[in-house]
Amino acid sequence: MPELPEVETIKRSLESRITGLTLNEVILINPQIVRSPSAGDFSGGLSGQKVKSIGRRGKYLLIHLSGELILAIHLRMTGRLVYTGGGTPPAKHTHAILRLSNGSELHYTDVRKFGRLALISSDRLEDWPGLKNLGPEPLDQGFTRDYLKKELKRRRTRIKSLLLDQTFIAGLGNIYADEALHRARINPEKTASSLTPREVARLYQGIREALAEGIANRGTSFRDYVDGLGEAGSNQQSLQVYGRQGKPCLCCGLPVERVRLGGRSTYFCPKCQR
DNA sequence: AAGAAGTCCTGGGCGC
DNA sequence: TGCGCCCAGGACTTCT
Repeated sequence: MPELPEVETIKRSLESRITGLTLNEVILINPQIVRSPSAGDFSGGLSGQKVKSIGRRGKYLLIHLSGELILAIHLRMTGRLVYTGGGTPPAKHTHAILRLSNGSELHYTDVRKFGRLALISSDRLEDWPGLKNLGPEPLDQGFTRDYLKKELKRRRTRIKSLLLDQTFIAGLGNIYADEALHRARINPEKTASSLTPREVARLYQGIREALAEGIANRGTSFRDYVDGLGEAGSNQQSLQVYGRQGKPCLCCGLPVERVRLGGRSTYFCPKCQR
C-alpha cells in the first residue's frame, strides 16, 4: 500500500533516471486506468513531452512535463511504476508502458486495477479533484502542532479514522496511521476531540517520526510495494504493530491486538495504547 | 455537514 | 486436489 514514504521513495528513485528524457511513445494496454482525460487524449497528450521534474503531493506522484502538463499517478494498493532498461517483457497486469527517448521504459503495473493515471494542465493542478481538498503535508512546515490541535478539537470521529482522512492530513495510510498511534501511545478508538494536549504533542511527533523512518528505510514492502527501480524497501522490519497481531508488543511484551475500525484492520497494543 | 457504509478489484490463504 | 469463501484497503460515491 504505497503511502507517503513509499511514493516519496519512488519519486527519489526515478528522478535521476527519467528527468530530461522525452516520452516518445505511450502504450495504453488497459484504458480503464486513465482517470482523465479520455484514453486517446491521454496518450496523445503525453507523447512528445519531456520530463522536467518529479514531485509528490500526499500519495500522488506528480511528473511535471514540458508542455505545462502534469502526469499525476495514484498507485492505491497494488500499483507499481517501475523503470526498466527497455526490451523487458511486461509483467502480468501491466496496464501502460511509457517508452522514453533513451530506449528505457516506465511500466505501470497494478494487480487490482485501483490505481489511476491522469494528465492535468499545470495551471489547473490546484483545482484538480484529487488534490483540491488534500490536507497539509505532514513533513512540511505547514503541518504544525497548532493545526493538529485545532483540527482534533472539532472532530468527533475516532482518531484512527481521522488519520486516514486525506483532507485532514495528506499521505497517511493504514500502516503509518497505526505506527504513528503506537509511537504516540494513543488508543486508535479514542475520539479525536478527547485527546489531551500531551497526547496531541505525542501524536504530532509520532506521525512525523513514523513517516521519516519509513522514508529512511525506503518504504514498507509488506506485500506489493517496490520502488521505481523494482527494489523492495526494508521498513517492514521496523514496524511496531502493523501486521503483528498476537505477537508481543516490542515495548511491553503483551500480544498486539487487531480490531476492525472504519472497515480497516487496526493493530495496537492494549497496554501501551490506552 | 459530518460521519459511516458501500463499491471497485484480484490473488492468496484457509477450511472442508 | 479443488472449490468456495473471506480478506487486503484508498478514494470515491451514496446514505443517514
